[in-house]
Amino acid sequence: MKIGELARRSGLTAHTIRYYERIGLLPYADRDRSSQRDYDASILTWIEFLGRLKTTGMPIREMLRYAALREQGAGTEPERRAQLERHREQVRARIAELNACLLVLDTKIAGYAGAGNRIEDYDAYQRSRRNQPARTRQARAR
Amino acid sequence: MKIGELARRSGLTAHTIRYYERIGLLPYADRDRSSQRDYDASILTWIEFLGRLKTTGMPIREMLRYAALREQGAGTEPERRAQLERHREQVRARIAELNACLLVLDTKIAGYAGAGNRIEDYDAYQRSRRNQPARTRQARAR
DNA sequence: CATTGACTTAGAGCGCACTCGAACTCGTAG
DNA sequence: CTACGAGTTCGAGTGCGCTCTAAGTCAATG
Repeated sequence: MKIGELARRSGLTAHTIRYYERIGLLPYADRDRSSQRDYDASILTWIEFLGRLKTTGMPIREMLRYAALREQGAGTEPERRAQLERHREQVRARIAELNACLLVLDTKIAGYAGAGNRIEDYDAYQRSRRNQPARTRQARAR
Repeated sequence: MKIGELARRSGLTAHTIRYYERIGLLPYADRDRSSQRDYDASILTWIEFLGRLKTTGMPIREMLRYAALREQGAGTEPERRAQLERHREQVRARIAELNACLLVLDTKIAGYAGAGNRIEDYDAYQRSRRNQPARTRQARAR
């Protein structure tokens, strides 16, 4: 598969795929006789996993560490596992932090709901249930 | 209180506080007779709330919208509430997304944990070895 | 009176993660 | 043969959110 198709299938742009290869996040791809990258479908699995790491806030320099260990292959499994475990803890902490903020947000909104009832009555209120934000990326809460 | 103390108490740097004032995230502070900012303790509540918004991923331009409504004061409550409700939905979506990634991470880690379990990383490794001498840093050519 | 240290401003610089432009080469369709 | 579209490289540009520098002012202390 060529870069255009990989772009379509991975959700990255061709520019970003080349950028990732340049910095070492994606392995150097085979070129066909006219120097065009030719990808194996298996790269999609790796790109998808990189996407998870990115979604969970792992900076590129850490992904590079992981990618380098993966390239090295044999013997690096314990270190890769350790890195993922550290990252998992960070993600858990982040979720906890977000949940805490959610409570504050709820309180604040409840405060406005009371004030709104006094001043403006409630008419814009229902909109919050129907008026979902336009699709951003993937899963939706609740 | 002067900017240094506010910095200490808020966790921001004096630089950041001035920056926030410049862009309108913090109200223009009163100056004493030698042009130094003099803060009321109440600003801490606002800074703390801004911190929550930031922690939950609200971009500055949206905080500015909220801050502007707040400056306007009376009558803007329904809009402020609506904005917070939209934001709350995004935070919930983000948490859901992180939780989904957490499952993937758990699975991956479990794969590493099992003795002699190399799963799909092994295949990917074989593939990259088969390819060119994958230069992990800058790829040049020509 | 000199020094210290906290403050002031305008504006430049930085780290991150892309994102895009320019100029070029190929392979194929008409 | 020519045009087109998809690819190639190098390197510059972008948007975000700070972060820092330079040059100067000011009040209090030794």
